[in-house]
Amino acid sequence: MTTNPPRRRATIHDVAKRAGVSITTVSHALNGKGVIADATRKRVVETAADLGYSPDAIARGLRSRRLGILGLVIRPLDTLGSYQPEGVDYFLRFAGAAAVEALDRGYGLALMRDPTVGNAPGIALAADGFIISDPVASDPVIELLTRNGIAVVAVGRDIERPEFTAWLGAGTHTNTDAVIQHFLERGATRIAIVTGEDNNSWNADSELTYRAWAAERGQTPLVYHQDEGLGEAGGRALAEQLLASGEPLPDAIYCLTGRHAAGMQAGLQAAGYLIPDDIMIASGSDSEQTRNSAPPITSIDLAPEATAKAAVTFLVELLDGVPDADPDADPDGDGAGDPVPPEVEYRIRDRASTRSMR
Amino acid sequence: MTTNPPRRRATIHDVAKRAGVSITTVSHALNGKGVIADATRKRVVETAADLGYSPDAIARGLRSRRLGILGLVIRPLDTLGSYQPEGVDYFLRFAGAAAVEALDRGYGLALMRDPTVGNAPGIALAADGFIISDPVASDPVIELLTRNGIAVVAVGRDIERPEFTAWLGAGTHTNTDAVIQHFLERGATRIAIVTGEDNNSWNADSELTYRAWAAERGQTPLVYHQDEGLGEAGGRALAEQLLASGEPLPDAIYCLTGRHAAGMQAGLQAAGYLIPDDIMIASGSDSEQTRNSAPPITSIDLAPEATAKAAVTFLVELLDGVPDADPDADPDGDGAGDPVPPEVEYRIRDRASTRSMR
DNA sequence: AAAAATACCCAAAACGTTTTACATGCCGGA
DNA sequence: TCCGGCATGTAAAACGTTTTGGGTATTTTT
Repeated sequence: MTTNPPRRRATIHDVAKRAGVSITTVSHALNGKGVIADATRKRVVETAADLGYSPDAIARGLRSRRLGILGLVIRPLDTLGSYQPEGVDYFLRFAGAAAVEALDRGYGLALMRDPTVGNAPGIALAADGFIISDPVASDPVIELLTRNGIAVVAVGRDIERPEFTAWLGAGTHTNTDAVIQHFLERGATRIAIVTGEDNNSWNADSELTYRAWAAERGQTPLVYHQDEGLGEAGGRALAEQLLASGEPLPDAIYCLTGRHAAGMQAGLQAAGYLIPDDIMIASGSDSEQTRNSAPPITSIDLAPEATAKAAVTFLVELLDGVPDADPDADPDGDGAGDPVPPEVEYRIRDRASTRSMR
Repeated sequence: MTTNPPRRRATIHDVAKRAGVSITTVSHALNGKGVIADATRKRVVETAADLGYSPDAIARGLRSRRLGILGLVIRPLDTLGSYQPEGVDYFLRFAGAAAVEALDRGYGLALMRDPTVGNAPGIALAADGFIISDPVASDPVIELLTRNGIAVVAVGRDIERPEFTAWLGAGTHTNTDAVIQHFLERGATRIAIVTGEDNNSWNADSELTYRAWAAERGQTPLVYHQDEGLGEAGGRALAEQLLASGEPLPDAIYCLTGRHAAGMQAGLQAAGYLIPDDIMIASGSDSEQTRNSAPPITSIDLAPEATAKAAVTFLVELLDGVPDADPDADPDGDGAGDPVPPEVEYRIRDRASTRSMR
């Protein structure tokens, strides 16, 4: 075989026997719980070290009902059905950063697929809490988890579950306004938006904000949708559709996904249009495609690292309680301060696909 | 509070009571184990469904000694100490793909930091098996895990632990030869190599292969090292160092990391050299930097997705046994076929940083 | 010197499963 | 009528912890 001789792990019993005490004493000594003579504690600790003992996380989890694992479900990947490298930039960075932050807080982070489909790997319900990125409307995952009493924090709201408030925003409203403002400052008069088709708050709220602006301004809203999974090809297809429609073209297009934006830009350029002179392009999500298109595409930096960090922080506070909560202020008397979703700063990356302000 | 009323999960006892049978019968009925009257089984299954019962993964894990979680430790990130997006392309893609593959095989995948430092989040030793990417020499993580009887699969070998054979290669030897060959075919006469400083097999074996070639060819080896963490700046610094040395410049440089390659190229260009005309550049790891430099840099596509998939497959076979193993061929009589590391195909991405063959 | 307090330690229960080994009732065969 | 066998079901142990509720010396107080 390839593996080394699998030696049995030392248990608390082994330590107890070797140190000549009861397992209770070992547990207490190691966890600093009971009241124990210093000499005994020292002896136990040393024996434990000798034996290389570390408490079994599973057994401990069974007693304490916490495993030390955070689950992460990225909904768009469920619908996309693939972790193709192109375009999922954001999610991979999000997952990596979430893992690191979880680790720093003493949790492991397990990436999981939609636990409601197929035979959920039971382990799903064993995680201490979940982060769910971009839930869809009335998300069944949130349903399943809350029904089982598992803490959930969402990134992006569940647009049909207003009572679920444990979410932190991706700044969708602000970001959309910022992009529109950006276009307007640069002389745009006819702004269009391209959202994806997933039924999540990023798509919905972006469109909502856009429509609100259009209504206020009295402009006919120009809203297009495209399957996220189609990527750049989808953006290009949309460009052709736009050109073929005979309608007057927009002079600024806001594509939520970076791949749509890159495809749209390429499609328009192929038809002889100049970016940004004829038409400006911006993306709602910075990605390799927006950074490396020609010209590079102005994008919202969704700050996946900061968002992940905030989400983990929020969830851990939900689980462990807010560390420095004011003990006097505890309105619901549940002994735990109510954590409030951290805010994340987003920035617009000003690139050549929108006119310079000079 | 933000969470829903945390309802207690139904246990096997609840099901047993409701169905009027013992918990043994419930367990058997649900797992298809014992011999039970069809009517009883049906009744049990139905009540279980009614109650929304699903066995607790932790309790089950305690009995069966398997949790359904695979651990992933990416060593270079431990030493790098950061999940910064730049340059870790490969690892994020690796982690994402590994997670998906694990999920497909009924496991969750938990990303973890070096479990030997600090107070390892006990959960580390609770994972069923581990994938460890790019172990360092005599890697303490492999040591810790095997000592505790936990299955480990490495990507890249432990260069000072020949008895550890459960690793799959990143094709380092072949890849290095391929790049050298690529350079030679394009007229290079003076080839240099730049490795990183981590003490892993990627660095070591690349250098070894290169030196072997140089020795055979009778060329003085031109070997440089640079801290991986320095990224593009490190590559640029090395370029300046090369220029300042007064030695005749190489006409082809193989940088293992994409960031070093990009920095090296930029540094040489800044000094007025033309790529590829004066000097050719290639990278041992395709990344955003190599794809998007000007000119784009010829690179080995390390196929992180395929490698991750192979690693997970290998590990799962180690844990569960090879599904379709020939029962007659079982030399060690341990009832489990010995899985053999899957092979992964790597390709060289031929780009403008090396001369065209026209 | 007896009672009360203190310091230290431990047995056993509990967490929710799976599995082993045995109990019960019924049938057919002798 | 008795017995072996079969079909069905169950009690209890085990997994490795943490925690509860004492228990036993030893010391202090009266």
